[in-house]
Amino acid sequence: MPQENLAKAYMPLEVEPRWRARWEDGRVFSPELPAQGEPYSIVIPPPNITGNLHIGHAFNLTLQDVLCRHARQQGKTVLWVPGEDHAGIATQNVVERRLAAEKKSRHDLGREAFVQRVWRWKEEYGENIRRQIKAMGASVDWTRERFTMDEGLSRAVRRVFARLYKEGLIYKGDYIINWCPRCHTALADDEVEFTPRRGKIWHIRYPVDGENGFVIIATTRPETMLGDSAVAVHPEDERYRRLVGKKARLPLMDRLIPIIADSYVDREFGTGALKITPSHDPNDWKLGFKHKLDFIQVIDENGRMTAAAAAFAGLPKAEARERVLAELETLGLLEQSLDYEHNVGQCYRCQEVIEPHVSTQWFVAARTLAYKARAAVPDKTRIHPESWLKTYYNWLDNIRDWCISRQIWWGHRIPAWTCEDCGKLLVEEEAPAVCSHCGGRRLLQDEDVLDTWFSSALWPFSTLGWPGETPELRAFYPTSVLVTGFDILFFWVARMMMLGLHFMDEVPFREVYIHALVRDAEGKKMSKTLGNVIDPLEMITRYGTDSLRFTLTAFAAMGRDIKLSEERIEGYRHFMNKIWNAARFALMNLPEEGPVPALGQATAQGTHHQWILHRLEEMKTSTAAALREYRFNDAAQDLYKFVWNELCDWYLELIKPDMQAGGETRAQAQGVLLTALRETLILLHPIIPFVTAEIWTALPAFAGEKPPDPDLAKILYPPARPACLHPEAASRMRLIQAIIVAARTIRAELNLSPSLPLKAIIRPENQTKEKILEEHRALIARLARLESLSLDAAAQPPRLSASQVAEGNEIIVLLEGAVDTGAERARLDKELGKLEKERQMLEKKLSDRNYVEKAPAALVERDRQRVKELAAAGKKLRLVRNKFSE
RNA sequence: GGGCGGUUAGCUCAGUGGUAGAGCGCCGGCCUUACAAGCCGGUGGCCGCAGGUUCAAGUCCUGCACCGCCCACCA
Repeated sequence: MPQENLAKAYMPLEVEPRWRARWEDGRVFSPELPAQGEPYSIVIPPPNITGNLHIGHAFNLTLQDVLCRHARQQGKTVLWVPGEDHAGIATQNVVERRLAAEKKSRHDLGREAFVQRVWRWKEEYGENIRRQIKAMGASVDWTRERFTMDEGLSRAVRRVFARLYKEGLIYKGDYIINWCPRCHTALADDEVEFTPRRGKIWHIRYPVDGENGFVIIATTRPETMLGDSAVAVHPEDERYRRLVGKKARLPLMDRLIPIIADSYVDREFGTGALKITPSHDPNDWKLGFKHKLDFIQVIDENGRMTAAAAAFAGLPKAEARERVLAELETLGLLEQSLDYEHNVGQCYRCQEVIEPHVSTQWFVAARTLAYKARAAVPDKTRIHPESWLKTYYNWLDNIRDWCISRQIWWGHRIPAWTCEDCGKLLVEEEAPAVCSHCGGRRLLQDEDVLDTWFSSALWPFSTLGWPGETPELRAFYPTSVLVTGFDILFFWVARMMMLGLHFMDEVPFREVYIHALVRDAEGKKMSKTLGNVIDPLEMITRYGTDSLRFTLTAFAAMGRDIKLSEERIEGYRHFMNKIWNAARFALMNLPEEGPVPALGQATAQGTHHQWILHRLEEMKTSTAAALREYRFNDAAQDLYKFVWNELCDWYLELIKPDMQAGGETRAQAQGVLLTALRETLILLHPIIPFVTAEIWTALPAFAGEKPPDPDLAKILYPPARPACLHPEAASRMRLIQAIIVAARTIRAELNLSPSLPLKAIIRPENQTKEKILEEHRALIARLARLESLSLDAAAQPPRLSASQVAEGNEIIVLLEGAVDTGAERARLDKELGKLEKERQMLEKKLSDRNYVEKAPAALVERDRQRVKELAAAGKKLRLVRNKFSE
């Protein structure tokens, strides 16, 4: 859709919808198999279906999209798989909250109806997520979208479960797990959040059997003492040594429990004596086995005291605590109670206090699987930035078996059946019709579902069609890179490594790029309750998708946090407009259809053309290198500077006279301009696809060229043009720029109106520079807004003139009109001060014999040269200044 | 308790041993026919503190202070 005119300002809301529609419906991003080019693949970290995408997703999507679009430019066959995660507990909780508003519970509906209800919810919110991924411009392949609970992935889950079970890597057993009494389910260790809470710690006297004395223990949870089966002290603790081997009489229960010694006990903490409750504390659980203690469960899964709690049976645990304390007080066994702040485990989904609870659960033998996952890094999978290596190793080295069963309804139901006739446990990929042991038909499926992360752990191969042997799996596994935040390095990345290696015998991704988390302007985590969320859709509406994407890309380097504020996005919107207007300028100066003379492999004549082409070559190399090394910020910021400070501020200004000149001069400028603009758009496109694609369609073709594809997303990266590398042109350009800036500075600092015509003389430093400056005399005059400019090595500055030295050349601006001589004298003094300061610094350095002898010779020579320059410049300026003092 | 970051301009942050950078802000001047979402010029830093290595340290090493994150969960 080439258009005659671009609007005066860039209007993203008018441009973006067209490209969105084209990119999501045209199957532009659906690779054909078998792959023509080198395969490149990414699987999306699937967003939860629980709500809206937040700015963190926008960031994550942007980086992946930059990589995918860039890979396509390199001619690779790119697959980016989109999808969503069913997010078991989180989603169930959301739907349950909705039901609660209708004064219903999931139990009112029953399992089947409830799950149906969640599916409906998923359909609604899944669409919401899709819309937002599309809004970001993400170049995913929608024909290959997956959901963690779709049929194919569910089959993969069952296959993995059944195989791991048969290999002995999944087992069922009693264990003390984290129990959420509200969600009524087990939680994995990393699903528990610890937050400091003010509470109390009580010192309680346990009478020593057969003596008058006591052993005093300290506890924050007195109600659990009803289930105590020992008291432990440190084996080298002199205070208690004589008590080890004796028994204590457990108050309230009148039970004799052994006093044991174990180096686990911290002598410094509390009283140095520890009550052991194997059924209600994870550490005591271990000691319980080690010392063959009794396991007495006194709190049930609803948080009530069991029959084992004798007189306290049936009480809620909080009430039991009160009663226990009251009775101890009465008995005179409560030594003291102290205020105490300690960490309390809470459910990461509902914030309920976690109860350590013994129950029968399913586990993955993670310790066995961790070995390969550890060994594969960094040789088979590289982690960027490398600083995360240690964290990754540390976690795998200390991994514990992974509790994967959850007592909720929304999720993959565990493929295990118990035969009611013979009691045998059957684990199968597909539901068995009869018991393989006794032929019985009464089979009862396990009620539990799997931890959400179990299916997520298979994502890199399950989304590609495993267990089928699909062309996708063949072409795209292992995936090229995983892009994710560090917050799920353990939840997700390490587990994908473990299961990917086990089932595919190959790592799930060649590289992992771990990016920062986006926080608000104060560095706080964005959360709905704090009300500090920045909604990506809102930003897109306000500033355009490209502005948001560019902002996020430019900030990608930051260590662990990005503090994002709306002003930054607004700031980068100006950049989009700048690009837009540069294009408008180009279109005004390019013929609508050819012939724009093609540049071909050659460079152009003229310093400014050679310079911009040289810089363009450098940008092509550096941008590709930056993206290859995941230096997103370098790519974005270098492009920003190039486009704004070089292409727009200088080059477009420099060719204005060429365009007016017409003829061959104009034609050549057109050729270079179109080349530079086209290739710059290609470099920018992975970061800001919309504005670049829109401009692309408006550009004319070169003479004799078959017009390029109108969709910039299909255009390849520009090949290097070695003939255009031209460092000498770049250095000539620096000289010209320095002279122009010097003239402008004089004008500005003397408060001379830009419209005031001025005359100037340049005293060139040497003949080489004289020649360059002479060649570009008209150009310099134009950009410095000089009425006339001459070169004269022997010129004597008249009394009323202002002067500045640039790269050794003195530019003298004649001040015939009324000029404030005081202001000029002040300006010169300031200038001289600067020169003098630098000269002194260098001379001090050069007078240091160590420096002269040990530093690289080139460096010393450079400094000496600079001192000479400074001295010459100072001399010239002083001459002028003295005239002003007369 | 273990580990990892951070501390650089008013703000947010880059910075690869060799004269300290960007964006935004601020000051002054401009509607100079691509862009006022703009142009030109300028101001602004004991690079957290103290040692050390080096001819040379914001950059490497040691210690300290403060801020933050992750892991562990000590009754």
